[in-house]
Amino acid sequence: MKNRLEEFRSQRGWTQQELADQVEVSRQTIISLENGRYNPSILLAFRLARLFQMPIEDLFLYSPEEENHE
Amino acid sequence: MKNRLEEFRSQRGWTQQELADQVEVSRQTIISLENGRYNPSILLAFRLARLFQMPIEDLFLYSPEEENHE
DNA sequence: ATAATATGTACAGTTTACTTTACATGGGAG
DNA sequence: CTCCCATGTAAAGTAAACTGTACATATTAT
Repeated sequence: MKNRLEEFRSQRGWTQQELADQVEVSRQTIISLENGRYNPSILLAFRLARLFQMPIEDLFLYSPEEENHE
Repeated sequence: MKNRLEEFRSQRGWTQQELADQVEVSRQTIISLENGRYNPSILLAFRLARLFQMPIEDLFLYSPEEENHE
């Protein structure tokens, strides 16, 4: 799933470590999210959306077509 | 995390199995979500929100106070 | 040059979401 | 009463999210 994490983080002048600290995950987790290695848990998604003050849907861009796992 | 799954499901007259089929998970998963055994993945949350035609935030009720894992 | 900072990769380990199967219970409908 | 259906629990297994550590590289500052 695509996301706009890096965009909003650097918009605010934050490092990956600073973002990680604010939502209480490791720096590795932020890197993996930004680089699309995996999707956040819903709890982390809520924390990030809250931090950036926007709905989850604005931060994480869901598209059903990406979900073809037959 | 609290959610309103059962409420919206029975509002529509659906069984757990019918809901499970529509979002392509097992019935066990729906039971576990409804009974608060665990939280959905963000992908499943998106699928459910889409099905019920509402934002994730309306279906799954996040409260930071529940998250005290020090 | 070298020291510090920011980003990235790799890998092994833990936790949790989700599956499958099997079985229990309670409420209608015949 | 018995059959069916919806809901629930339990347990073992897999997949994916997340952690910690260690190392590489590029940029900037001293």
